[in-house]
Amino acid sequence: MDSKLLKCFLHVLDAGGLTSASERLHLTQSALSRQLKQLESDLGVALFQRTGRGLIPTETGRQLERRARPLMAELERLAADIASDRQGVTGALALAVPPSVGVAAPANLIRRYRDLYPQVRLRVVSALSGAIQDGLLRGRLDLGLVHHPLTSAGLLHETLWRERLWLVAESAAGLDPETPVPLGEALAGPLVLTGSRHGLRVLVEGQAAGLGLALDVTVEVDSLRIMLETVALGLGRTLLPYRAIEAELASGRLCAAPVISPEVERVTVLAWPADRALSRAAEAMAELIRAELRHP
DNA sequence: GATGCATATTGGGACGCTCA
DNA sequence: TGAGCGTCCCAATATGCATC
Repeated sequence: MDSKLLKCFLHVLDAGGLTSASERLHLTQSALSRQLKQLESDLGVALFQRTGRGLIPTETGRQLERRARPLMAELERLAADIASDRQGVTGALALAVPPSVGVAAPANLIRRYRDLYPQVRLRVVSALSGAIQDGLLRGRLDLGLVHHPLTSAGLLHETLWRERLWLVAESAAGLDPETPVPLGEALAGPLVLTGSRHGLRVLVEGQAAGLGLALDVTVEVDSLRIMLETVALGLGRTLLPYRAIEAELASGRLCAAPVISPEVERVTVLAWPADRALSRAAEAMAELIRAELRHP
């Protein structure tokens, strides 16, 4: 098993078939087919089930994918670090931010990073906390801003900032920013929340458990924009930090009130995989995030 | 260390097979 | 019938080894 065969294997998984993967790798389909066959022969197991319409990964193939992605990412970082010794910070960096962070802060971060490290191929994606943690664990992401608590022990993290949660409802509900709502009351009605693998849901469920309340989650939405739209239509209320709802409050489509008794804070952390060393490009980004985004 | 030869590996093209 | 994969054959390239 060598890195070249693993790279082919992962490309076939990503592309969903030999033909499209061969185009990405600038090989012919037949050459890629043989690479795959060679890997399966080396390992003595079938990694794909062949059908007349493509390749379906076997359970062993999936198992190999889970182990191979971090390995390949580590190899790429190693190559980039060696190159960095000669050329400054280089290589590729994949950063993920949750949509609730907004667009201005990530855009400024990108501009600043590009100014400082123009040789790094930077990829920034927007995703919810659960998806970001998956991406970090699978080696598809290098760094991520994630809402605490994390659902995986395979990640390291450091706190960036804390935000108080607000109860958010359709505009007709009459919530007033000057009239805080007790947590027990905020959790009593029908709620629109993210799925159970995301930080917001874990946080709210933890608070409800502390009060001995059972949540009434009417809709699970893994998208901030759809969640806000769903709340605006009156299908339920939700809990979010002020920053995530600022624009909707200004437009009058939603109303909100801070939660008290107790106040609930959502903690945003910088997270990275525990089993891999950060590349120089990632270390540089982490430093920039600490300098630009961290606040007490 | 440089060179030449034999062998292995890799890739491209053509074609056949399978399946929706 | 067309899309996608496997196999065969040939050419190019890489590698190993002996010789000078």
